[in-house]
Amino acid sequence: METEKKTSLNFIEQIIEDDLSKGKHESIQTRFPPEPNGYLHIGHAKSICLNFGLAEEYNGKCNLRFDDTNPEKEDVEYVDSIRKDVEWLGFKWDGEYFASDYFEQLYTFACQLIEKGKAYVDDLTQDQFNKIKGTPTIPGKHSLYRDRTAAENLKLFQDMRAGKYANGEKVLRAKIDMSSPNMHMRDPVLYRIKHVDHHRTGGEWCIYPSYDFAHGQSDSIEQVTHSLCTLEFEVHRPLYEWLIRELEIFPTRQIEFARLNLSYTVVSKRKLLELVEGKYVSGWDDPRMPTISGIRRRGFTPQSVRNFAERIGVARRDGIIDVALLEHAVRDDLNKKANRVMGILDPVKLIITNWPEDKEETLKAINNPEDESAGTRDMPFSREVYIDRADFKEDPPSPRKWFRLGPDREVRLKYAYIIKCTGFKKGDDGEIEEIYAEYDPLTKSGEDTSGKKVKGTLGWVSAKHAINAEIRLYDRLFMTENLNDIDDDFKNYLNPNSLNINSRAMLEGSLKSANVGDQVQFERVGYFRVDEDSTTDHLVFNQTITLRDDWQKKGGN
RNA sequence: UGGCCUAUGGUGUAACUGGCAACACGUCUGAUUUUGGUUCAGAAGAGUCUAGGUUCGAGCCCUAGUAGGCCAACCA
Repeated sequence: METEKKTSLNFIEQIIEDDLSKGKHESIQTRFPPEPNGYLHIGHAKSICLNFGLAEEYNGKCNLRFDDTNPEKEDVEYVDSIRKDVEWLGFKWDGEYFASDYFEQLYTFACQLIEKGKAYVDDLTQDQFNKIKGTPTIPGKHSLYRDRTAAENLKLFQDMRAGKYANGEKVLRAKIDMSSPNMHMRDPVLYRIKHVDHHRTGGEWCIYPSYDFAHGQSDSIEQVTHSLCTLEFEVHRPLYEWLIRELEIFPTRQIEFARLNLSYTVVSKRKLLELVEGKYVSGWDDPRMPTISGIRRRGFTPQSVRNFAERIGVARRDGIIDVALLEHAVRDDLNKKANRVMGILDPVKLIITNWPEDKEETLKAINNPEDESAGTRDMPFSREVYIDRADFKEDPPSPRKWFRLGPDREVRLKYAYIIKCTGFKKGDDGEIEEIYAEYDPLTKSGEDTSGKKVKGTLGWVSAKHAINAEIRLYDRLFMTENLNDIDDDFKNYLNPNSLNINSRAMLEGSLKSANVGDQVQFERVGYFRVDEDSTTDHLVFNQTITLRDDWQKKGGN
């Protein structure tokens, strides 16, 4: 699919090809710059695919850079998970850096700005500054500390670094334009005092650069040619460029694109954190979460996420992508890769009355009709099997609409025989307890000489050989399509039925040896992945996604 | 209200920079099928936010509206 010829370029590719053809750059350098303060989600996956994908496409390089300038919120736990997630997606970064690697260099940059008279130490408290800052429509006023001399500023800044001041007592500001309609140009903070240990630099620093003074400069230091970020940073671009100009450093170009929004879910670190902390989900990797760790555990494949990212494209307009697109991407990938097995979610016993008590037969089953190299396996067949309760109806609709079993109806047990229902037993509660049928010896799969044709084919497992397992069925986490449109608490829209635990499922015995991470298709049901909660005698499967079901869609059932 | 950005079928992205709007998902038909899956064949669905303008000709250019988004953390 990498070899697929592209017919059109997205706006970023157009910029890149233009830069390359005009000789502005010989090759490109991008970067993925997460802040290690949370787990990555599907929105980050879009950015990862973009940055790494572009680098691959144009034979450039892509760094992984942790934007760790706020020690209060950041932690190594997140650094590790981020590395793991990027690797899982299948990307290799060229350089691994931390903004904190550049603290000394950044400090020097700040001093240069001070010497040029382009930055000053401000003693105003946050409140005081907020009062004179103005609003987008009202110009701000100058701080009374704005005109300190370079020498004075330099001394003060050194003292800030030396720890002579308390948190919030002073900041370093760029001296730009307090009347700019762009609030980010009204003398933005470059450095603030935080007497906090940093997860990498420890107690070395008590002043930390702000995003605006760290991100762009880090890009520049790494000679990033195209710095891709989301739309909300658009208003930062004038400042980004102002700093490059004043510092006379490598001119990285910032390009903004629309962040990913997905229907029926939230894609915001803050909200996801809320779900985790409020125990609405079991953790960052709850299979219902749109985090990379969540969808990984759920059973989405790296390839499916990358295909998805490719499909949705990249542009500058805000929108919301239908999860159906993501779901299609997984089905498409798993259809090719996942072995088929029999799994009966809601088992009911079917007794083949004309099959001898002790007789067992071994049948050949195809592992994956989409991939011949997946081979075949043996399936034991015996007198008693489980079929799904939904595959039998006491009083079924016309055979044109109902292909499955019912009194006197015939169906094929896949890979086995055609059977005819001869009766059933009902419990006091009205539940079907057993179904009786007779098999036709002439209809054995592969050597059918009966000439019979049946429309329905059922999955089954030999009762004697089947194993029980826990199946976790998932539905969308939220009931509302667009969570950005609501004005009350997003948690009010949580789907109370997003998790459904099934502990009665019976699976074919071959699954006994399944390992955590294995992915299979339960025929006619969906794709499932062995969860890490599994133990040797208790398998747990996560439903990744159901199979498409036209029949149910048309009102079947 | 000030600035910036965006506006194409239900959703997302295209349209070689002005030449009769394409692709994917979704939806609907039908065929095949020992998964009501897959695959295959086909259909419906927008005339490109509105109003002007430039032009032989505009989704692409200009102007003005309208709608939506973003910006007033010592967060990123």
